[in-house]
Amino acid sequence: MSQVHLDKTYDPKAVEDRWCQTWIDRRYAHASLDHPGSPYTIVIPPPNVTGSLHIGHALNNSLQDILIRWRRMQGRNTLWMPGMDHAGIATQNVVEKQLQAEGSSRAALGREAFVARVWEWRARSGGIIIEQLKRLGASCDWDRLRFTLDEGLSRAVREVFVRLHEDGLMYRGERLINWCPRCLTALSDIEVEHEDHNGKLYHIVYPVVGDDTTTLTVATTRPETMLGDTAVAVHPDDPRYRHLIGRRVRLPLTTRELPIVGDSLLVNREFGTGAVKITPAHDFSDFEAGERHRLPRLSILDIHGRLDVEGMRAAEVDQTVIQDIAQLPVLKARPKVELRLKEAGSLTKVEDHKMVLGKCYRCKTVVEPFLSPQWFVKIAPLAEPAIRAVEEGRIRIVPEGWVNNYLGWMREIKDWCVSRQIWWGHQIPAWYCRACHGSALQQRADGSWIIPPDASPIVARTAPAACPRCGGTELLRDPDVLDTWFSSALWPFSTLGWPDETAELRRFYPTSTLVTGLDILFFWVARMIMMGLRFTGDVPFRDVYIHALVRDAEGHKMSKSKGNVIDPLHVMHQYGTDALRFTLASMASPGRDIKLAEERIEGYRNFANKIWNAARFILMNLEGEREGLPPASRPFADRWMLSRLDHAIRQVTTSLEQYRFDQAASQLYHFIWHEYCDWYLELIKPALQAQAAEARATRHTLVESFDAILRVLHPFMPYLTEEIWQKMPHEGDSIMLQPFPTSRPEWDDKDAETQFEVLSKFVTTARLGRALLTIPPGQRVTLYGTSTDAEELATLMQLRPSAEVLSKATLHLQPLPDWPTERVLRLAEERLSVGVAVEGGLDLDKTLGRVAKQRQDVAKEASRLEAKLANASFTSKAPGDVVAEHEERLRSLRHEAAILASSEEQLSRMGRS
RNA sequence: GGGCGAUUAGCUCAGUGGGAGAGCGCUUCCCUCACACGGAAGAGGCCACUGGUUCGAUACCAGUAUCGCCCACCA
Repeated sequence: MSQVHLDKTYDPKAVEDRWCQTWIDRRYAHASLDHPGSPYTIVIPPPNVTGSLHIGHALNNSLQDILIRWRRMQGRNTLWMPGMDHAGIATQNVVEKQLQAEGSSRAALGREAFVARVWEWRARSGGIIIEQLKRLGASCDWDRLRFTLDEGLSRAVREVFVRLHEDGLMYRGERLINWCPRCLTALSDIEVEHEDHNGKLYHIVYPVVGDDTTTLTVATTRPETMLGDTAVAVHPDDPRYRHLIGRRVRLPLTTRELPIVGDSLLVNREFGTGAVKITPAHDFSDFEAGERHRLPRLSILDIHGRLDVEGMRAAEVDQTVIQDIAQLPVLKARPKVELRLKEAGSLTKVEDHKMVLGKCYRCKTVVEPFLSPQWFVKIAPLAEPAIRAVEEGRIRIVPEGWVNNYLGWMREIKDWCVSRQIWWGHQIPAWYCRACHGSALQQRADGSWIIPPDASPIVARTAPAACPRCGGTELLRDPDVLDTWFSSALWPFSTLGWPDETAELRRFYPTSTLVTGLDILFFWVARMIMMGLRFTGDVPFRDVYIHALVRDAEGHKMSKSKGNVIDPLHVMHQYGTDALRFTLASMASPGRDIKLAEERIEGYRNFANKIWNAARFILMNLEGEREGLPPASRPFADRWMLSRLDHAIRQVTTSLEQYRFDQAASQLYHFIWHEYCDWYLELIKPALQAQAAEARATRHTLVESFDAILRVLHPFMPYLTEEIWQKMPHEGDSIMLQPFPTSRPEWDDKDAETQFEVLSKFVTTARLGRALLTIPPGQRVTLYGTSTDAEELATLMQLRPSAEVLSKATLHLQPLPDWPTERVLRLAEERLSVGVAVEGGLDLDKTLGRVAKQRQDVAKEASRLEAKLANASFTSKAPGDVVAEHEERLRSLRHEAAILASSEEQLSRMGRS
């Protein structure tokens, strides 16, 4: 017995703690510029500083770690760049909530104190996810941990901003943007989530001015915005209305007169009444129509989404109406307006209507189209090269099904609103001269300044000392910060030291693979491609691997509010990190979401334990010398297993090259459990007992093969493999640093594989026989075997000892006529015949039933094949080898059927006697 | 409204122009000196439906149904 002791069951906890820390302490994952290998770089999708590890992170980072560990073992110069995102709105919301609980607010603190408070929060409780990633085994280069608000990255942000501005791609202007009335900031188009909503369609009658008999009825879902109307539109070709174009209507509840315009883009004649009110300040399509017809934009909402109408003149609008709705949020104002319209007789119809509502992706508040001055990135000149990079294959998207998604979105992309009216983030590097703008700059009660849309910004990398135009020294900095995704877009190069031409940038950029979920393809991936191409002149990464979303067992999105989250930390604690990682890898098949149920993880926990016990077995049997022989001179079982191992290594490598983590996982699972453990370890047990050369050779193969298995498995199950590898005979400090096994042509042994097929068929058939006769597993039995194929029979004779061990039998290999037929149940597997000696206590009826059913199945299949072969068009048109295969199979089936029939006959004879 | 994907064993999913697969679950027998988180043997499926292409379709094509996802300012 070996001196190494292993518990009967694998206990991940202690192992994981120990290795996680050791790996980090020894800096195995540190990327060195001196490393001779060709670079392989991954940048982590930086988790939010507010985040804690959820199952999506676990999947995303497990896959990245598999890739990076695999490439590291292959000898590549690997860098996995870790980091965190400052997550502007999300983080600000977290701290604001805390302040609220303390009875304070961000306004009460003021900007500087508030930002200081967020930094304090980050130092104290931000970034716990980093520790969780380490526990997951993520072999990032932790020395290089980056944060999007680090000075280096902030410098990159300013640099990009200034250069975009210099190139005319960054501009400020008043546009209709998506406004979150709760976060009090603008949002980009993709930060708005659309949800179906059951709304109503209101039909409102507008009297035509100067004609008491004519009215125009418009249909709208938002009557409360009517005070912001500046026109009414009809279709220019609509015979009902076209004669009215150019005339005016009176806006109900007011004395205001609105022009009637013809607009074929805005108006759908089939919809509603065919007439539309135009509210340019509160609807995107109305905004565009307003541009076309040069209509005034009348904003009637404040930043909180409340009606801001008090300024409207009494002469124009009924003051009782104003008092009724002023300061009300839109949803509360709507019924009030509805009532007023009804009283005025202007509301003719209200019908149910399905519509979509835009909601803030951070807080789910309904967003308002809102007119305000914002900064925008002119996107078309950036999108064009980004489209080409994917079209020309310089960036490969895997699975490629998402390419069209990407291209479609890119081709319709609109300018990117990048300014946010929050405090946590990269403040925009733009200043305004007080002297130049004079009274146009107004100060609010809270001290903040209102910068008019047409103000002239001074954009600079650092705060300018004086206004370049007038020399004025009183400069106000733009209060807005940039969209969080702006700094994320620079991540692949900003983390490597850009804008400086660093050695890191030269060595590790472009990065190799980006691993990400579909949910941030547009938010992040597309923008990285645009920015990378523009500012480094090269793609930011070669491959984009898009993995699925993890859903719960019912297929629903996991969310805290639904209570259906699977907490990866809990799973790691209960089943082990390796089990979780392996599960996630095994389910990462392309193009499909992952429905994760906890039972699945249990299965792979068992797999980990199986490997643990295989190691136990091996370690128990290592006493004595080991002798490495050339593969061809090794015992049969060794030759067969090495051939299969070589096959598995090739398979796993190919799968990983294709990002088929699922395939790689199942190939490993199948090889290790069902070939290595079930067959190989059973086959060699007798050899290990022997004190012969065979034992020495087998012990050597055992160590050699298991070492290779651990190494192939290591990227998937790092902890278990490290722990076992350390206990096995080994050279080196860590399995992490060992070479990934490569295919060994001398291991490939087709003869051994063919021989094994014969052996396994015999053993399986023998076991079936034992089961048919209900012979207990412990009981030895006498078997007879033969084959119609001479080669098969020779193999069986050669492997007789193995066959006897695996089927727990004494085996006689003799031709069928020589079998003692009265006491032997005959079974067949194609050419092979196996006879099981019948020794009393036989449940004849049961056995007969089973045999009869099997014979019927075989006969049915044979007749199906027969019919097919009788079909002339098949035999004449099908390829010759296909036909030959069918014929061969039919012969086998007939043989089998005959033998089963004779077994059946024999059994019934026994029943009669 | 547009686009994409799915539909295969009780569940979760692979897969291929020529004999239906895996894991989990289930049944039976076994605590055999690595492992009961185990071993052995099983049961279970008109591969969603309808047409077409083909000697041959679960696979390729078209349509239908159901489900899901992404995109979208028809008021």
